Amino acid sequence: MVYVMDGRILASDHGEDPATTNNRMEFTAMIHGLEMLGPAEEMDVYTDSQLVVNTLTQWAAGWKRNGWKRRDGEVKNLDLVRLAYELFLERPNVRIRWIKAHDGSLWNEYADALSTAYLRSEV
Amino acid sequence: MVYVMDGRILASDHGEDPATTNNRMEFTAMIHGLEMLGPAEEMDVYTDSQLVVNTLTQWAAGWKRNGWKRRDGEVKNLDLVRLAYELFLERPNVRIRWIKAHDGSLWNEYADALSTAYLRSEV
RNA sequence: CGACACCUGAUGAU
DNA sequence: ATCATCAGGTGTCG
Repeated sequence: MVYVMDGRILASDHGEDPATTNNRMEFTAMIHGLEMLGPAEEMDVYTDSQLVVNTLTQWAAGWKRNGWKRRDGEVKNLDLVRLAYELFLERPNVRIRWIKAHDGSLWNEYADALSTAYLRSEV
Repeated sequence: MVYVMDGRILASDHGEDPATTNNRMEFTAMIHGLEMLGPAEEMDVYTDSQLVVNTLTQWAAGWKRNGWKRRDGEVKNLDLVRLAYELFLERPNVRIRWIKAHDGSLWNEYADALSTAYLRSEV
């Protein structure tokens, strides 16, 4: 996860935690990112997890309407999903964006590419 | 690749071919090695490619059963994989063994270590 | 069926 | 130190 505001990289989560699942990690990173922000802040938040992007921008609305149930069973990681969605709703100026996963060793160039992408899309 | 029989090194492929991928090279070397052998010959064949070892001793059986498909798409280098596997099946007394890659400059000592290892494991 | 990510292991090249 | 080429497994959704 990378936090971008005004074209600058604010912070990035790049930690590794073998004690939890990858998807819980992605949601947790997103939650931390959203929590850093005030409710009116304008911010792009990039994640490489399609699961997180789709959950927040498409699926969560339907799940909430439905009593937090999926078509085929229950929603996994529901605690994190609900929390992330709440935080997301409270911050209407946040844009969640997906970006292809970086290669760990090229982190600097990756971050650079991100802020460039940000500037391009915002100008 | 190194061919060992009765504790003696018979031959070794140590060529380099930049026009093909490393993995195709490993398979090709293995095929050449198997082709030198009769169907009943007892032989150790060492390769430094874990890909080749696993393919022949574990994965190919499942792929064949499955119509030569992997879980996620198709099998790469399928031509070489199938050929090598056929040759391997026809030679039940061949043992495919993995050995850590040699340092090119230590080839003699490497071959020596191999035949020593062979003698040890066979006595 | 499709997509994305994460983990592990191995080799090759400069 | 960084590039590419290979595999198997798990977490998740439509």
